[in-house]
Amino acid sequence: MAQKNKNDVTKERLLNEAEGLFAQKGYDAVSVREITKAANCNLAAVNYHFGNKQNLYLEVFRARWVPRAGLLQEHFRKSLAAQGSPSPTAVAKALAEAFLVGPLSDEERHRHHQLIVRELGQPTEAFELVADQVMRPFFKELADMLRPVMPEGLGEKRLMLNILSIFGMVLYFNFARAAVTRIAGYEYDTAFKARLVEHIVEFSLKGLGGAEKEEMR
Amino acid sequence: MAQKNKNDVTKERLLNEAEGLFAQKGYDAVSVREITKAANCNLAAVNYHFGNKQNLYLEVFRARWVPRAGLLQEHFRKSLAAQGSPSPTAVAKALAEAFLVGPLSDEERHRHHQLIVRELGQPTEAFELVADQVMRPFFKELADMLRPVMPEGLGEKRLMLNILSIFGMVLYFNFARAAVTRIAGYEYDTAFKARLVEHIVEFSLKGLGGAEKEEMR
DNA sequence: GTTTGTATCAAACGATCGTTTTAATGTCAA
DNA sequence: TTGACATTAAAACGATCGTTTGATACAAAC
Repeated sequence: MAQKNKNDVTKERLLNEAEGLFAQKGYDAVSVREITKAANCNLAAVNYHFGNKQNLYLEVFRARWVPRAGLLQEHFRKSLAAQGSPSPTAVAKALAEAFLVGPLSDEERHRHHQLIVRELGQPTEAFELVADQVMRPFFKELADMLRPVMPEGLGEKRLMLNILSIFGMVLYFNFARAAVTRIAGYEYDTAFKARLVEHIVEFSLKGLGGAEKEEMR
Repeated sequence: MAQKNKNDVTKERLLNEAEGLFAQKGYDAVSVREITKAANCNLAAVNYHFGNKQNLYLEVFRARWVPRAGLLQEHFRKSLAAQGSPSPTAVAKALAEAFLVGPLSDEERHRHHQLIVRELGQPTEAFELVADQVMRPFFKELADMLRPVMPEGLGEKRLMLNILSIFGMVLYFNFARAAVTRIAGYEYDTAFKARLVEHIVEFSLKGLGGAEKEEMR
């Protein structure tokens, strides 16, 4: 058991450092030597614990990304339940708040979104993992939640487009943080994040068709 | 002069192939050997014509990306002028149409957005180039255009957030094309792009505050 | 016809890549 | 104490990286 413990320490440090570096630089720009150096362990540790570099990358998603996505969904559900009925406004607000403020630290949230945006632009095996275990189930949950409270004319395709769009906004403002602050001259502080949540909710409401019905509720 | 001509042929092939590969795989995942092989020329050609790999990357932006962005802006301006007054609806529609359908081929548009999204997430010298020569001037132009026709209460910061958001949507649906089609099961065909333009316009109108005033015009 | 400058080529440079090997640890069960 | 097993360590593997070199081809200038 003491063995397992030591094992886990090195393995977890590797996962942590690997995730940070993969998120920051992308898979190809990070070397195994860089990861093991950051994790303060031997070069061969990656191949010993994970087989090879690619499997370490996948394990980052299995052991870090997916559980964290679970945390975010949990936060969203609780936040939504506290607001009462799942109106389009309430859903948009709970989503934006969970993913832009939510339970994660700034650094963790940045990691989270950097990793997934890289996969969106260039899907690998990790994307299939995330799509199966996180995205498709969660999107279905959201669609089931919104369908009854949306305008009648809105088809399934438009509904999915709207859900995808909210995530697009969230991803964009997290991922492109460095660029947005440089272009617009904003500080990415608490006040800005609050403004951003408000903005995304407002921006999404028209698409969700709930603006007229819900915003005065 | 005949020399210059031969020179240009190789140089341009290098720029074309380099752009495609950088867009598809990212800077670090593409080797100089890969580029020169695709361009059907000698390995040393990159260093001869561009000095080094990084400068070839920058030249891709200088010689390809920036001019293409000019094309897009031109298309946008003409399309907007044809619609008459620059109402929020007209601006959103012209923007979405220019960047999602517009004058570019599907492949060219994909390249264009892949390159810039990589820079948004991890800005390099190329981002400064694009920010100075393309983004800041164009965003200013849009802000000046929209300011008079927006609701009075809307401040400069909200105005910029809305402009940034429209581009976020456009970038997202171009960049994450592969992922969106896998998740939502869409074909990325002409019909889908038309639906996407409509969707983005609709989605943006609430943010632009022009929905109530303009959509029946 | 010789010189000059441009472009391309094969070949090689040292550095770094992911991975493997082999030996040296430390820990627990027998 | 001994043997089995899990983990770490140093060193080396071949492959590939970006870049440089020196030779060659060829058109224009003198």
